[in-house]
Amino acid sequence: MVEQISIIDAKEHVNEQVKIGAWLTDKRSSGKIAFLQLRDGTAYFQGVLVKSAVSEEIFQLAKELHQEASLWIYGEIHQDTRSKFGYEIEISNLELVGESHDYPITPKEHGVDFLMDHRHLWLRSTRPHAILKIRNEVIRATYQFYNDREFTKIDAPILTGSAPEGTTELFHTEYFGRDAYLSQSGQLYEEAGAMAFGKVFSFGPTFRAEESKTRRHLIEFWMIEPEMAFMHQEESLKIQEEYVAYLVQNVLDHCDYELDVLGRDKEVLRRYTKLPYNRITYDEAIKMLQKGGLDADWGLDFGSPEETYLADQFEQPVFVLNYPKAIKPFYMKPHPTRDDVVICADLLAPEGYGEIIGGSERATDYNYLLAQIRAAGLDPKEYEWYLDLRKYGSVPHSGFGLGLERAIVWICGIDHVREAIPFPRLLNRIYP
RNA sequence: UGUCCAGUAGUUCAGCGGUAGAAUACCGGUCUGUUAAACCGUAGGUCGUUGGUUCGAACCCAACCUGGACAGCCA
Repeated sequence: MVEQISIIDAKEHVNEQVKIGAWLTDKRSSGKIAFLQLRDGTAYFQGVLVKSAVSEEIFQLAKELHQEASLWIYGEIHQDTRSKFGYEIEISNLELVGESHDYPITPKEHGVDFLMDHRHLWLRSTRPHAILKIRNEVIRATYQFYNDREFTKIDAPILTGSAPEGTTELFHTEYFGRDAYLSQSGQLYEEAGAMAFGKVFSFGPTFRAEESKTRRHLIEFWMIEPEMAFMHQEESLKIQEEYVAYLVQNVLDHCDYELDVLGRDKEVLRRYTKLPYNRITYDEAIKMLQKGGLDADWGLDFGSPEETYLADQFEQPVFVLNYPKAIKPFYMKPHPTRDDVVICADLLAPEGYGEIIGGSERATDYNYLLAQIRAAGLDPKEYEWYLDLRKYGSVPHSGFGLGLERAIVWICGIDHVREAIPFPRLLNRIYP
């Protein structure tokens, strides 16, 4: 019995007979030699089939294989500089496991719509594979970061009875005869969790029924929302920048090959691992924009061009602090000396990627919060449980939310969030 | 939702008023180190839909459908 190995481990089996389960990504053959390009999900390399070294039937079988046929490959691993991977397998035998005819995705170029229609197959190609490997690394590093810091993962519900941010653009559904909505944010639940566990985070899907079709929007996306009790905004900002730098560092450490596939400049990424990140206030940001000739009036929220301009002024991500109260949600802590701003921060990523984190210190005073809920036109009865958190041992606490796909496109240097999730839900796409 | 752009072979595109084209994939053949392999050959199409203008429409006009980029909104 020969040992079954993964392609990624080939270098540990040089000159050994092995067995590999693989798919055929491409094939080049001549009369007496054939090169089978193979992938098994862990890596890509080639198998070499020499006619004189195998039976007539095996060589004939190889000639008849098509793109994405699945195979059992038997042979000997060789180190070979003529192979891009550095190693290849000299095939002595192969078994066809599953045939494949007219595989739609060819080595040539394709349009976005065509590829998205075939997303279930496109995942096999090198670029999506690299991006989703980096996504996996970001997820892995996220769990490690928070677990290393004694955070407890508290899962927020996906079905909710009220609108957390009190807006429209919620997905409506029915819950045994009552109205229900798909979660837009787990934050309020995380605040409850923080009062029970100290430091918590959620990591789950989020749904926004926004009719937006830009490179920065998904209908269904994943969000990481930490929430920390007995913590003011300044300490929260430190955790945010440490977390983001940690993500970048771990992708650099563990996804070197994937970054190469994507052509990502690693020197640029290394800049993002240096702390601290820049901090400017909203007031300063407005002045910078005006100085830059952009049309920015105090009190308005930033659009995409404004975010890009601000981020371009720095080599690293930049925090924009303390936005006007009027354009931020009801739960943010009011500024101690100013009535017009709240204690919050957005983290803007460089290179035009815009906001990847939004966070704030939370309001702690029962009466203030109740007034804010009423002022926002929300029903205080729906928020009774949330108000309870201020009734029974209210403490300073802060939290933030990071959009997973936005962080991924930025780290990968790719231009659309639809490629940062396995099966994107877009304005006009819910298939496959 | 608005503005702009685009829908022609399985795919990526050219053609822009006068018999529907290329590359690639598929199919058949040649080739012992290929890297998007090369070479020869075959086959492949209601030109997004509907209506209009015209002797004649893939091409001009209108509406609609589908997709993309940007914007708003946001993570």
